[in-house]
Amino acid sequence: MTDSKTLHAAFAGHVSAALDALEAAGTLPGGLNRANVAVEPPRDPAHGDLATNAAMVLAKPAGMNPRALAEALVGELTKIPAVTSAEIAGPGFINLRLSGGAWLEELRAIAALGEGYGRSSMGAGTTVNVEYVSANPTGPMHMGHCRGAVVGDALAALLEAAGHKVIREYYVNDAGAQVDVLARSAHVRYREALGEAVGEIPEGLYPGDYLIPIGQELAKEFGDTYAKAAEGEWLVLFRTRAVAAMLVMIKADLALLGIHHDLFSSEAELQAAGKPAEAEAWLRAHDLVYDGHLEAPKGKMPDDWEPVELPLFRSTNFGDDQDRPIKKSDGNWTYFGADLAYHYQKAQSADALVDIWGADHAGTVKRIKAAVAAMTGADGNPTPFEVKLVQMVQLMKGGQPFKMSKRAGNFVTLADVVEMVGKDVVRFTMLTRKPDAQMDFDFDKVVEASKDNPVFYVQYAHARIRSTLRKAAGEGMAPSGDHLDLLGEEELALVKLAAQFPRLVEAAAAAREPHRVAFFLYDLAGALHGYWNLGNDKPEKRFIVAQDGKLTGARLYLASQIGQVVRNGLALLGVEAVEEM
RNA sequence: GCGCCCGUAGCUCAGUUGGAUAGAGCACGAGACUUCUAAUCUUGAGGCCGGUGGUUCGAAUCCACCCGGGCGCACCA
Repeated sequence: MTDSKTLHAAFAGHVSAALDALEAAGTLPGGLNRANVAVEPPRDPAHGDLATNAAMVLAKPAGMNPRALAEALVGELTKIPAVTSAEIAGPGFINLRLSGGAWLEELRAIAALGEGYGRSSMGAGTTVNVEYVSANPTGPMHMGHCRGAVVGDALAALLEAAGHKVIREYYVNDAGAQVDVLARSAHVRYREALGEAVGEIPEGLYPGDYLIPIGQELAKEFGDTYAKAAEGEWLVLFRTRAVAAMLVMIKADLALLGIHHDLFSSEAELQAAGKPAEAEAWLRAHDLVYDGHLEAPKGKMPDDWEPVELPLFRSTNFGDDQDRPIKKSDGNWTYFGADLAYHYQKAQSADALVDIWGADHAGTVKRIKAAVAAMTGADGNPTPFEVKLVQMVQLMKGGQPFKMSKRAGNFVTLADVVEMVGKDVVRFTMLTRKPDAQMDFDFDKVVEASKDNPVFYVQYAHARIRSTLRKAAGEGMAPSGDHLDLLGEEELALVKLAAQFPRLVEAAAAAREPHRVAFFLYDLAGALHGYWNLGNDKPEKRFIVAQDGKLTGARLYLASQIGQVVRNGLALLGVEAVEEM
């Protein structure tokens, strides 16, 4: 076995090599699809250390009896030095037991790889563009944005760890009607700053206090030049200033969560550069856009609805329910019209695209997937594109649903929540749940019960390890890999769990499911706490055994590597690995 | 009416992409602090995996239909 190769990677290779050998010997037909062959720990540890389903998966296409194939495979697998036994179980599982030494080597691999343990070359350096947050630049971040922000950020880190290049992108919707509303709202605050009694903020404008400083800055810069001027004289100027100010605010909010994007793309700039028009021309040339009549709405029917002719994209060709307009009747681009050009642009600099959206936009997934498939697939090789929906977060206060509205100004800002409970709690809470299920976020509960929060459980495991290492150092003892053979079954159980980390990272990245990392860390922390408490009753089970320097050195080595894995996992989630609590 | 998501212990949720006897936390019962940090651990009880069919060696997982909850269904964003 090579020195710093992880056990997980090594055994995937071993099984593959064993199958090669069977093919070479003519036992197994060549060219079988091995994609479903798995090598993983069995759910019940009593079955062994590793199990493979290879015989069951391949038996049918090979036209063989699973049992017979398993026998042949066992013959190959027992040749591997680290394997102490290989047994056929159930319908054709092969259960492998590994020597303790093989697992102890994994500890050395962790030590050798350090922060790199868990990183993988699976992505082969291909570039993935992850677009997330993309909140409208009309106010501060609120809790409704939070889940997508955290999930997107963790996913970006995960993909990077799995060997992809990652572009973290934020699409700034600075071209629609909502930013005109923002500009008008800023104008009211501007007049207010000049001393005018503006009273209540008019219906339909953003009433939030966060625009007051914008008004003051505008007043300072422009005096009363635009106080009485017609809207046409100041709208673009105020819009530009207000959007810029909102982005500063949003970036600051995101920074509180430790989120930093690589790229902010402006919808207005995209339009100014003529990208949607280029896209339309191309689509028309390929008969994917035509002038046609929009179908009547399927849900509640507005009173003033009337059929109009608009340029429509043939999204029904790609599975959508109806064709979608790319321009409005006033000649402006629809959101979709700009968005398809935007996605085409993203696809130029990435091998794959991932969008993180809120579930309230689920209705538009089909059309944008259709657009990407159409525009990037002309050569028969469409850019892989996934939209990951994060379901709604129901905000609760005192057990009651809490409605937010930016219009009404009664939203809960992300900054407030982070200040209340901390970045790590917010991030971990959002990540200990698969994103496609709805969740409640109850402030009272999160604040008052924060000690029960799983994030502290994981952080505590790390803090315990670090404090033990500090104490040992104070007594002149250090981790040592010289006598790892002194470690017993209880220690090996810990190693076996930690050794799952590399394949977990790959699986989570492939599935785009960062929450798996959070649950793994919770399990690992539980195992560490359980092991630790053995030492409550039996001092000889503690990490530090004063009379036995060799054993202590080995256990400290174990502790140190477990700590490394916890740290690496927390880093993926953007949660701090604390030194003490 | 249509589309997407969800339904697993009393509650909040996992379940390694179809694997072996379905698991955690909270709450409830019983225990462990003179400690390397008890923000911890050990242990008990708790299940029609929403329902019914189907696919196969094998289903909580895939398919169909139903039931229940959420989101969406304008040229908004």
